[in-house]
Formats: sequence, structure tokens, C-alpha cells
Amino acid sequence: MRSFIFQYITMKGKRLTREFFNRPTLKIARELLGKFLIRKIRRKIITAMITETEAYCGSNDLASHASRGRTPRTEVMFGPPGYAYVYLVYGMYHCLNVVAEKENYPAAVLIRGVIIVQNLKCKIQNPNPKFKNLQLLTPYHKLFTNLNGPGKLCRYFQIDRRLNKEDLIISKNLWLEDRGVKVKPNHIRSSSRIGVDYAGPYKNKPWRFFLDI
DNA sequence: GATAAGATCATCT
DNA sequence: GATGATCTTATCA
Repeated sequence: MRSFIFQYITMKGKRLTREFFNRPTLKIARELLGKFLIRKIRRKIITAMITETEAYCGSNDLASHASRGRTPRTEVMFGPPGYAYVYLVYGMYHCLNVVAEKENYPAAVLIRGVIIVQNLKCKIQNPNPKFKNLQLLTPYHKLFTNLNGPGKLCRYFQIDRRLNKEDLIISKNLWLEDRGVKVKPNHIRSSSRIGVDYAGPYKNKPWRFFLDI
């Protein structure tokens, strides 16, 4: 068991730039761990630290929607980096991706899990290492809520296709920030991606990354 | 603990 | 007409 988190979050985050996303997708997927996803819905702000991602890399990646070529749905993946790719899966859940790499190279990082951190004045820590999954239900755990799974995440963040093609570099509704959390390499785990058994030689690529907390 | 089935629809063939 | 970058609930063992 690791004790990942005992770290201060800076109050004022630095927004991630276009350049951040104009880099190799696997690198971005790793580095998004510990970064913050922020959603503004009218006056309400939801702040969360990213704990799980998946990389979808280029036209050759048979797990990626872009492997079937350019379609109205996947078009945004072929565009410039830093935009949101939001789509509906299984008829009932939305998934949030951030477009990566240079224009005309279709790639994206799927945001799969976060920890909600509403009160940014606190320091975050793993309140009870016995709960690997941080299912935080007791008052002691009030400050943290683990949100695992891209579908649940989007439901909580009220993200649907209206946010497809949103420019996350300048958007006032949804964006990403660096708040100074330093993630050590030995806190990052990887595995094959979820739900892509059909992807042939790509189904076992270790392109899912998550924080071991 | 593991596995199976059902919900439900945009997208692509 | 078939298929999922999912999640929840039910039914086993």
C-alpha cells in the first residue's frame, strides 16, 4: 500500500496550454494524472484531480474511434489539440476526451477517473490507506469523493455532447489546470485499456494510466 | 468473489 | 441491422 497523497494544492492553478496537448499522447496521458479538471455550471464550480486516463493514439490504434477514418464524429480528433471530444457510449453514458497531438494526427486522452476536491484550502491526503478505492462515505472522508468510470464522471460533471469540440484552452465552462501536485513516477501504474477486446493487437497495449492511491 | 444480463441510441455498415 | 472507450443489478458460487 502506498501513501500517495500528502501534498498541498496551490490555490491558483495554471491553465494547461495548447502546447501541453501538442505532444505525444502517451506522455500527455501520464502527465494528466494529478492535474485538475474544472467545470463551471452557472455559479457552481466542480474541481477534481485526475486519477485515471487512457491514451488513444493515431489511426493505427484499432481501439480508437479514429481507426475507422475521418467521420463527422471523429473529426474533432483530427483537429488541433486542446479540444474536447465528447461522445455517447452504449446509448446512455458520455465520455470526455481531450484531443492530443498536432492537427491531422487523430489522438485523444480519455479521462476515466477523478477525485473531487471541493475545498481547495485543505491539503489532500489518503485518509485511510485501508480503502484503496477511496469510497469516501463517512464524515471523516467528506473532503474527498472518488469518481471512477468515464460515464459516471460525465454524469457528475454534467458533460454531454454540447461540450463536444469545446476549446479547453479558453473555455469558461470546462478546462484543465496544474495546481502544483507533483506526481512521482512510482505512483503511476499502467494496464491495458478497458473494454477494447475487439482491438486485436492493440487490445493489450498498456495505455491506461492511474494513480496508485 | 465472479459472471451475466439489461438498459438504450448515435454511429457506421 | 449490428455494435459499442459503460454501469448497475441480479444471480450464482
